[in-house]
Amino acid sequence: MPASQQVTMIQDAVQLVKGYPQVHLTVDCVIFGFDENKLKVLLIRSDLEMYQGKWSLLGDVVHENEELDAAADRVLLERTGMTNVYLKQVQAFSRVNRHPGGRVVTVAYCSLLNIRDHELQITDNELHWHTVKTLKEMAFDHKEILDACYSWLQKRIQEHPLGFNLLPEKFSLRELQNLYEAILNVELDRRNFRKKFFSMDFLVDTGELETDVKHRPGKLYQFNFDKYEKSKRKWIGIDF
Amino acid sequence: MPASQQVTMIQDAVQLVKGYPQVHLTVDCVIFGFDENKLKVLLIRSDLEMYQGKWSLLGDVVHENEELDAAADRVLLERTGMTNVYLKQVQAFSRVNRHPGGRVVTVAYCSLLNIRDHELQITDNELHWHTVKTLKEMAFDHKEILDACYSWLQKRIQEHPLGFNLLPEKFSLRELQNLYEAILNVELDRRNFRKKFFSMDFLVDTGELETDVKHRPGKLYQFNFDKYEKSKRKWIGIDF
DNA sequence: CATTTTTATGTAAATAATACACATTGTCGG
DNA sequence: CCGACAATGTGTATTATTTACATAAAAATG
Repeated sequence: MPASQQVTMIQDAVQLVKGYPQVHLTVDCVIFGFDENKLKVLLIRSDLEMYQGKWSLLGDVVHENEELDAAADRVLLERTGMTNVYLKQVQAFSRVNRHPGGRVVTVAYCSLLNIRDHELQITDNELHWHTVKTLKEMAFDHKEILDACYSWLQKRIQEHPLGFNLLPEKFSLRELQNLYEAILNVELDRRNFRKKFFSMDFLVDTGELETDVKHRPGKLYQFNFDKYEKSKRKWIGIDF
Repeated sequence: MPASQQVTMIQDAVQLVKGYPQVHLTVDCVIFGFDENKLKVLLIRSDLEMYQGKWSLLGDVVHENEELDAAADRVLLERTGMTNVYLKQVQAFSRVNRHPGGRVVTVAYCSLLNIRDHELQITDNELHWHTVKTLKEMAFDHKEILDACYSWLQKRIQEHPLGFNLLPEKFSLRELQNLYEAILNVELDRRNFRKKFFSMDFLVDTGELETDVKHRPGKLYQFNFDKYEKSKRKWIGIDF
């Protein structure tokens, strides 16, 4: 195909797209943490006077030549100074009046990080951790987004080893169980829980013990992500 | 709060949003069907000269005051004349150069419909069913989107009763098994498959038998969606 | 009416989930 | 130092689920 024809085609495409309507696009990050045996979420005060006093997810507009994943990464970096944080797209929210300033479509991302190992440096807009369970009202449709991400997390944590992102690198089985119990909002049998995780065979005994605990310390384990990746099985099982 | 102050706040919000960059937003529908024991997908010829000859998903721009779900519904209606079709948001795709005409972010929807009961009326742009398995190149990043939706379907069909949307209202167990085998790309034991579905207890024996089949006809069943909705259990089981 | 094809059902073995009990190891207070 | 306490760590019997496999019954075909 001659280059001139190709140029024409691109021009045609550009012309076509120019006629499309446009919307404002943002990302919102639901950043979960785990502390004091409770699931936490990182929020700021809304900067909109309209929502004064209300808490808001960490979000920002998507830049002109930026992918959604990159935008979410950027929000995380700008707000927490952190990089290499677990981050996954969850869902787009598009209610027409979800933003009082006009049509803004947002894509929600779910993120998990370990509160202990990542002390917050930046605390603009009263950035801090909130207990998910007791959160009521929020700015915009952010409660709805949070709920969706929480449901996503509850489902995801049962099928994938992402809960470990919320714990220190080395953790006791009690901590792990507390995490699952808090997120799934259930009580689990300690013995069966241990059996389950040991049978998966992805936990590595570090040889170390808990410290600063005022009873018999438990062993500390690490999750072997490499081994998990290698032995990821394609399980077929119909169940609903 | 006085009304005047509220107006000011909205004006502020509007002013703020006006400063945001904008993008073109579309939806793309991956419409699956099942026929001749193969998973099919509904495609059209791309209307972009650039992708001449390539197949494209059914998509359209999101209108100014339209939610994403509504846009996807509209695309489905306009292209197939059908309404009340299973439709779920899957994922947003935002590669900066995914569209040759400029920045276009798209949200993919996955849709399931029964080919037999819904003869295509509109066949603009060579709209017709393609076998998923043998599809190679497609326009834009549509192959990537299709693959994502196919993976989504494979996972979803094991956990939720959505496969029935691809079958006639009344179906034989053999048809149901063929569906699962085709989508999951596995062979399943017929006896265990039946046992599994009967033990779930959502299949209703219609008392009718298959017709137009040149061997012993099988019983026809219906899926009891109501009963399923009522007894949806919250299962807790960690497994990865 | 015998042959073929497919539906339909049952059962034993292996595996996984659940319920439950006791010994062990450290902390703490006297 | 020692006993009470609290949490860790392990084992086993029961039940439910999954897997593997074989044979009978019903309709279609010639």
